[in-house]
Amino acid sequence: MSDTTSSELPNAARDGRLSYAIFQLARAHRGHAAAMLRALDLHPGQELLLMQLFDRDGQTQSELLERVGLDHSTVSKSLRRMQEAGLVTREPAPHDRRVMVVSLTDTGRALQEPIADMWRTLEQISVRDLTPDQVETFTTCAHTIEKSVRDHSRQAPVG
Amino acid sequence: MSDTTSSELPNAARDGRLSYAIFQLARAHRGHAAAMLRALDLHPGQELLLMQLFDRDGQTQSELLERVGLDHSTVSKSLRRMQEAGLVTREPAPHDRRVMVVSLTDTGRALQEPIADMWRTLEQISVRDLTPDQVETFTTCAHTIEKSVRDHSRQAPVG
DNA sequence: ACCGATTGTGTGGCTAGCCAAGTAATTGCT
DNA sequence: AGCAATTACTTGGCTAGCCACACAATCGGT
Repeated sequence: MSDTTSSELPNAARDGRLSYAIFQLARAHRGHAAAMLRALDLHPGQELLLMQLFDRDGQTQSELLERVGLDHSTVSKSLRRMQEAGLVTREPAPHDRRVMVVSLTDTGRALQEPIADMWRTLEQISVRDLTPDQVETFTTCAHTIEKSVRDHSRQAPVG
Repeated sequence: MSDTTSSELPNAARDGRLSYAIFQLARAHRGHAAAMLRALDLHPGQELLLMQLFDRDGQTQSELLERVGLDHSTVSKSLRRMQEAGLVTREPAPHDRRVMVVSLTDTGRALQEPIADMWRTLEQISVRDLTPDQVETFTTCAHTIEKSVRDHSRQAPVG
């Protein structure tokens, strides 16, 4: 009884099987990622910002938000909380006092391997029942779909 | 300038290409869905509850939350707002006064076709650059991955 | 019949995420 | 040089979503 539900395609999504599948998959996937992040005392989304800083420390808030693709207010608040948690520092840039330069603390940098491990674990779980070919195809299609959606959003803001 | 960014795989996700692709795809996909839902004066998530009610009106809150797979508090609050918006009614069941029976109003039911249209539109956009074979494979794999993740979450709550 | 366990909801508190409006610093145009 | 426009960020306000706690009604065992 009740295997955490899932499936059971609603009739209204009958002509949107692929889209609905993305929806359901994303929820399960994100849910499991959230659980693993909680073990690192991170909230979902924070790891994305940290990962950008792992690749290049000392980025400005604008650079970060463009790379992660979130709203500037979301990034602003998230970084404040991450600063309060001792993961990053935020200091105004000397040459332009509007700009906030975000840098990792040692505590923040220490999360680099744990976060990489989380992705590896998540990946292992995800591909468990897929063939290498399926993994390749799925990933390629995911990028294709993402591009289609983004392109469409840019051109026709609503639908 | 700035094509809403995307891509640029962070190093920490280098061994999690598929998982990271799911992440990015989900965000773009959900973002576009949210925009279309706003045109219907709906907030993301509310359409899922409505869709369950389209299939079977008069469900209890517990039935709904099991089907959509969200936390009961989320459903409780969401339904209250939907009631205030005039989309549903909530009345205690006569035989068990703990239970709340949720029913569609005419306003709520009127959204059935618009929501089905939204899924059709989202689907058209998503599959635009895929072959029918790719659509089939992708959807199947999505379900497979979802199942793997859910199974793993049940067995090993954290990691 | 009673009293503990279970079930169905509600509430408070937190973060993520969006939009809209506001502020401060820099740029740019005249 | 001065003032408007742009840029970088902050704040407020809203919903989604989770967890933890609280509460009422029902169920169950004795």
